[in-house]
Amino acid sequence: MSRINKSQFAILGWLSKSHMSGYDLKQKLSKVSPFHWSESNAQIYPILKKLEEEGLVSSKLDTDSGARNRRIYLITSEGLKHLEEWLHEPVEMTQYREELLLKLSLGERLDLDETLSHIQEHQSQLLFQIRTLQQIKRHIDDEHKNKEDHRYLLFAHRYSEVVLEAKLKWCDEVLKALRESAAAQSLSSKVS
Amino acid sequence: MSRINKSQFAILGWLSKSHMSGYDLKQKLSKVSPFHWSESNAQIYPILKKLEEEGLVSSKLDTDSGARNRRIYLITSEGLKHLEEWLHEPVEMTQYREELLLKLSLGERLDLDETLSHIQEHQSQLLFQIRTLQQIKRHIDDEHKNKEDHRYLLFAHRYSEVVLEAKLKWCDEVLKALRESAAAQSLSSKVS
DNA sequence: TCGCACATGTAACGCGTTACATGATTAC
DNA sequence: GTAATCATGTAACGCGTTACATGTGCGA
Repeated sequence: MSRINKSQFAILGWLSKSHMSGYDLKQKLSKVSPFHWSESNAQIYPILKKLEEEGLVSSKLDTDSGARNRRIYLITSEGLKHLEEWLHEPVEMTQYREELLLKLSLGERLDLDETLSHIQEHQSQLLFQIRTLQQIKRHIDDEHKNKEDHRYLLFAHRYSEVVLEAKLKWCDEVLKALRESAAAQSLSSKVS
Repeated sequence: MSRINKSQFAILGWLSKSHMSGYDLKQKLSKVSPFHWSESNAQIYPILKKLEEEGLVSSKLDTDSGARNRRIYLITSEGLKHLEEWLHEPVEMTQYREELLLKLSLGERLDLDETLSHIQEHQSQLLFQIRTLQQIKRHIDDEHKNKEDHRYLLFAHRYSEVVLEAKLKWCDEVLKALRESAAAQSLSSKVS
């Protein structure tokens, strides 16, 4: 199971909620789950093609919205079945690779200032993400209110929120500890 | 920068602390950072080979410890320079792919029971990780006390801890909400 | 007419995993 | 003797990113 492509399920999943184009899928993912699931064009278009070959989705050229070359995808009953089989499977735990922690673990090879600025930069990024999270919340409420998936999208959103808050708490903790030791060091160097 | 291999820095990083074998590197990573950075044999051995070709590490067969075919790697001054250049670079933010959230966002296509059990299973995994984290703490204290990197390894450890705690908090929150709605549903079905 | 958003793709590449393969040493 | 741990690797494969490529429609 671990070697099967999960991007396809992100795609089938959204198509199970509503028919849309490759472009729409990209937009949707970046508006709803940029921090826990996004896809590039180089993934989306070939996967849609493959899914259609396998009969899991079908497509038609969009005639309504101008003469743009827009292809709308629909999930088939086969596709729905495929999606649901995967939904029943146990969830695999994510393997993380945290570059920040890799660098931090080598803190003894960096000036305290540089370590501090790595963490500060990380903190700013997290604060930016918190703000983005508010936009995501707004999007979910605007576009999914009264839909069956509303509460589930909010649960996923909440996940990112609690994790981000925890990481920010950690930044505060570590920055405080490092600054205190910096202060102690500069104090002792003045005395000596 | 984003296309350069970061596994090499995990390897160079540990070699900057102490000379060791490929096997040792694997052990070290799995004992110290299984949740934020680990490598497979299929990564470690070819990378060590490449690093040696580039003159960033050197190696010698270990003659001391029995007749085992054990190759010990040392970082060179070139390697140290390479490592430090990377340490100065800004930290890149991790892109996550959380399968749990992908499935949860499709909660409308699952029975409540199944959604609950996915989250419960996740919760058990997290609790298991919390216990592993205690072993990691012990390892860090045992093996790195009085070393320069002790505090930095503890910072990294603390990161995993606060994040895990946050995720567990989220599990509680979501399980509670889902169970309440399940109870309300079964109540109303009894009434009707 | 200029720039932006819309819209769809492909080529190249390397990273990382899975599975496989081999053999020595130690402890029971 | 046999199982576990120590120890080092390779082959195959596909996933995901980066960069590139192309063209349309619309509003300022």
